[in-house]
Amino acid sequence: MSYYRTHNLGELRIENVGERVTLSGWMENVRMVSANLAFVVMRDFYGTTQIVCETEDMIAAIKGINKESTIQVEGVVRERSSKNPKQATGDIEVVPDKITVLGKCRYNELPFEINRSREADEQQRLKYRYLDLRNPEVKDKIVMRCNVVAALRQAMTEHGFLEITTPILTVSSPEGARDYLVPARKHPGKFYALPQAPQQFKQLLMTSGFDKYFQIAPCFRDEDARGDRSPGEFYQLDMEMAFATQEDVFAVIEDVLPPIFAKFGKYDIASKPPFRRVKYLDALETYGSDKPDLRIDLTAKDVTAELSGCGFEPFASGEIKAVDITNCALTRKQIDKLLADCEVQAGVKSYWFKVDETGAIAGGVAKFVADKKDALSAKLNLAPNTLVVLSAGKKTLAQKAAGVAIKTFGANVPGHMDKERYEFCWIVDFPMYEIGEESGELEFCHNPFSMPKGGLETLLKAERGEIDPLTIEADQYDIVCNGIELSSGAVRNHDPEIMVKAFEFVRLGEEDVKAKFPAMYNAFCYGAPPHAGVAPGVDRMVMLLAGVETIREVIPFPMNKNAQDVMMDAPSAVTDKQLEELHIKCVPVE
RNA sequence: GGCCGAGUAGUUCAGUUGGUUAGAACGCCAGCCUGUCACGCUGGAGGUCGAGGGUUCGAGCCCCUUCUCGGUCGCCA
Repeated sequence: MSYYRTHNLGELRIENVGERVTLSGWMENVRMVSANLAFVVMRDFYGTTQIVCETEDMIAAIKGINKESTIQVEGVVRERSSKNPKQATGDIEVVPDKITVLGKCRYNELPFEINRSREADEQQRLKYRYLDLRNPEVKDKIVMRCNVVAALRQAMTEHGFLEITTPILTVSSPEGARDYLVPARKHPGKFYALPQAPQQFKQLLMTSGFDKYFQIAPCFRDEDARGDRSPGEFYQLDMEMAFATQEDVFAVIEDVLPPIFAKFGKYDIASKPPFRRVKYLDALETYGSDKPDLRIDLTAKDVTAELSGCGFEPFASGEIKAVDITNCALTRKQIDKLLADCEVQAGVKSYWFKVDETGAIAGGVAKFVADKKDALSAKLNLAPNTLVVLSAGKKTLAQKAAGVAIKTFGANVPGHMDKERYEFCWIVDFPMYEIGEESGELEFCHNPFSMPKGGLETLLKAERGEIDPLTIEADQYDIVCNGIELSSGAVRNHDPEIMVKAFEFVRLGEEDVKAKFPAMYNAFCYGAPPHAGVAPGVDRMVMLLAGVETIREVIPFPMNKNAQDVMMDAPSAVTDKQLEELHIKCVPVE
């Protein structure tokens, strides 16, 4: 028994009636019913318990205490004369004879009301995060995160993976996102970097002989925020397996994730293995996105051949994609509103027409396409009451606009989205190379660590001109759930010879590989196992499980959009002495 | 960095065509109330309308500048 309490505030039941108890917690609310009757609600991590004050002494004691102070109450458990079925402890109340303030709340007005903090201004919530977290609805998300992380650890451990921590202070990586840099006091002019991911370390662990590695790994990237991307730092379930193929990685993830999603998620249903696999280029063509939401039954179809000559100017060049949405009862105004939303997200305009009750094409661009109905009906479902959203232009833009339309209309037209479930899919067979937008030359499509399909032989064929380098695929994959990219992963390129050859296609040589990834290159020269891995984002998984819109809801102490911790006031200025020790000189910004 | 939206009481918001003393709810304070549980009732306090400039007889409202926050795009191998 603790000095502070005999019971927590969620556990007293009718069986405890008559017991003398000591309780500690926050004073959540006081209801003064009369001059000599007051109800006090106490709250702690476990729940709430009602205290009833019936004597002048006790009422006087309670009146002098601000809400949200922590108090200790000694008294006797009594059955309530009017029970509250909404409260776990609602059958009983505690009649106190001693009330002690443990931690005084000095303010009688708070920045927001604890139980309604989720309605408050987010900046205020972040500044007073310790008050926000007192709200059970807010706290529960963090509790769930803890439970999910524990379940992931347990599942990975049961699959034979070892959790190994890797350095936080490491070396700046030449590619990828912007690094967070840390000045090295003992090495003037040099910097550590916080890892963007433990990528190289986990591959070095494989080379060291550790067979299965995982880590709930903190990752740091100095890039701007999004709704599903917290700035600065985030966590990944990082894993890597030796002597493994893509199939071995998929098998582990398909075994580990669905039970955890079904158990902890807002929805009970999660994809059963094997997850659907969609080739990267097919995903772009069919779903207009490399992270499709498979809960939506809409797809894009190419209607370039049917409509390019219809006389509508925006359709005259490029490709035309159509999304047919059956049983659409949206009004013209609603359609315009959703298309406006699409335009903002896709960056290009979309067009529409409708098949009315009689089967005639009407509305939007109807006058240009009406006489193409027969041709279109070979590709599209043109049943009465079908809305068709069209996008046109450069292939990638038309695809993207179709993808945005699928997600927007799928979510807003009843009957096209089975929302209450978790739909996983693997996006596979990424191209190894692409033509860079800026350079106009061949570049790595994703990352240079992936093994090209077919290995050295494929690269040699491309070198001899027998195949186009752009057709080379990598053993690289993404895992997507409900339209959110959880992670990418790959079979790694563990062979220095293939690495050098792969780099030659982007006009780099052995010296460049050595310069960019010296440790890994050297290590691989001492005999490396084929290996593969993946790293699903923990924050995004918890976000999906909690069913919340912003990632900040599932991070204990999140930063705001501008990468500031407004509670701790980070980042902050430092003293001249600190700077001097670090050999840093600040110059005023213009 | 671009675009969009927001900023009014401690908090969440309303505020009409530019017109008297800027309102409501919750919270806070005081009083009343013997079974509340979002307790109720009565009363009260509480405002640099984000900041600066402009137009006007008159600006919360219109114009310009700027700051902050959010969303989105760029970015995120």
